Parts: sequence; C-alpha cells; structure tokens
Amino acid sequence: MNIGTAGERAGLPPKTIRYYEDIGLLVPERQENGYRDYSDDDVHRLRFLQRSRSLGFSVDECRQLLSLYGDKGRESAEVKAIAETKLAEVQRKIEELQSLREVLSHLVTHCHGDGRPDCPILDELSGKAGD
Amino acid sequence: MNIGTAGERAGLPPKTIRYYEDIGLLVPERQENGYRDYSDDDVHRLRFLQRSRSLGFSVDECRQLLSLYGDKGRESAEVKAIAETKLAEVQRKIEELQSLREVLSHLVTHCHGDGRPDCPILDELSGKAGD
DNA sequence: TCTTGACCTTCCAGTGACTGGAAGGACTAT
DNA sequence: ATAGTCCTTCCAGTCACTGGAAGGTCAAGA
Repeated sequence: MNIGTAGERAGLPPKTIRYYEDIGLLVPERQENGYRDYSDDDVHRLRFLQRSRSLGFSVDECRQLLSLYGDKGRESAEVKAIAETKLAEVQRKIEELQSLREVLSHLVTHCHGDGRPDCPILDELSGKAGD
Repeated sequence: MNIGTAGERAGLPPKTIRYYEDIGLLVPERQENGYRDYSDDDVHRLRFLQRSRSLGFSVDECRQLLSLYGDKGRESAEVKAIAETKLAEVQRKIEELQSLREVLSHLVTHCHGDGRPDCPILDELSGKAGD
C-alpha cells in the first residue's frame, strides 16, 4: 500500500509518516519502483502512533509504547507507569492554564477597552499594579 | 548595567535576552568595551516581556504589546483584543487537556499494572477496544 | 501514443523560542 | 601574574513536524 493510502487510513499526512521513518519509528518495506510499501499491520502501528501522539505522548514515549506493544512478554506495569506519568503532567498543565486563565480574565474584565490610552492590562504587565 | 545583572532583575537568562536582541525585541546600548548596556527602563521592558511570555503570549504578541506599551497614543481596545484572543485560546487548551485527562485516567484505572502481559492501555491505543 | 495530473521520491530549509557549547576577550580579586 | 567569572560572537541542536523544489512513476483519457 502506498504512503498516501496508509496515511488516509491512519489519519496522518505522508510527510509525517516519512518523518517517522527518518527517526526510525516505523520503517516500511519498499516496492520495486522504490515506493514505500505499507502493510495492514504497518497501518495499525501508524494509527497507534496517531492516537498516542494525540493523547500527548512524546515521540520518544510513543517509541517505548510501540516497542511494548510489539513485545509479547512485556509487563503491563511498564505501560501503566508511562500513562500515569503522562496523566500527572496533563493535570499539572491544566492547573497552570487555569491560573493563567484567572489572570487573563481579570485583566480583560478590568480593561474598559475604549479609546482611552490608559490600560490596566499594560499596567499589570509592566508591574505597576503592585506585582 | 551588564546583561547578567539585567537578567537577574528581569528574571530572564542572558541567553534569552541576547535572543530577544537578535529578533529585534529589545536592542540595548553598548558600553565602550562592547558589552551590552541595559538601562533601568530596559530592565522594565525585559520584565514586561518575561511576564507576558509566562502568561502565554507568543513572542510576536509580546512585540505588539510592547509597542502598544511604548505608544502613548494607543487605544486600550487593541490591548484588550489581544488579551481576549489569548484568553479564548487558553480556555480551548484547558478543555482539550481535560478530555485528554479523561481518556488517560480511564486507561490508567483499567490497567491492572502487574506482570500480566495483557494491557488495556495498549489495546485501546491499538484500536482494539471498539474505537 | 501522447499528455495531463496525481502521486511518489529525495533533499534542504524553516518553524518557535530558546539552549548548549566552543573560542576568545574583559574584568576583578588575590 | 593568575585564576575565575563575566562578557562577546557564532554555530548547532532541540521537538515534531511542515513547506517547497526538482524530478521519477503511474493511471486515465483524447
């Protein structure tokens, strides 16, 4: 199967799939004409990668997950540990963004937003407003 | 004032400050020996940049904010618009991460995480579990 | 058969916002 | 004089792609 078709089935652009090959994530067979040849199994792995990436796993984490996926003798504890770490990271990011949201929404509601040049947002950013 | 001192006062590493100069965000005077010379006003701007960046504004947005900050005749509406756009982005990111958290925490709680090789996380990632 | 257009190939460069490191000059303290 | 810390520039690397150029391959239609 050509890269375009594989990409469609896996939900990934060909560019990305070639990149994954470059970094050794998934190296397909080649057809006689030099085109990459993806098997159904490859497409499965690509979809696996697509899902993992969209869940926020780094490419390196995906590499681990993929090798665990292919390893019949693996222990699910390893996989769980990776997922738990990621979950904690996501939680931390959510909290950071929430406090960021508080500050921004405070700024926005206190700015009259008309033609007057004085602006509480810039005042706050510049540190005028009592840090 | 040397770059190290300016960096300490503004909460930014010298490398970053030099980078900001490279991209034309803040170009300081030079001392006779060739060292960069930061005024108190420069430090103020650097702190402004540090705050804005940590609030999630892109460098380009910071550039806009900084020029509005220096523009006595600006309208606060412009500033408010930038902040509102950013607020909406932050909100969207929070929502994305929350749904990501749901999936991950579902995965984690359903994985027994022991020596057994079968693992619901990998099953889910591979698409076995009914997509 | 020719041609068009879509697909494929490789390679190189750019993104954003830094960060690391090398090589060398300047300054301070002892 | 010397050691150590700061400063300079320049180049390269990060992460995960993405864009584009130049050229090869293939399938369909006139």
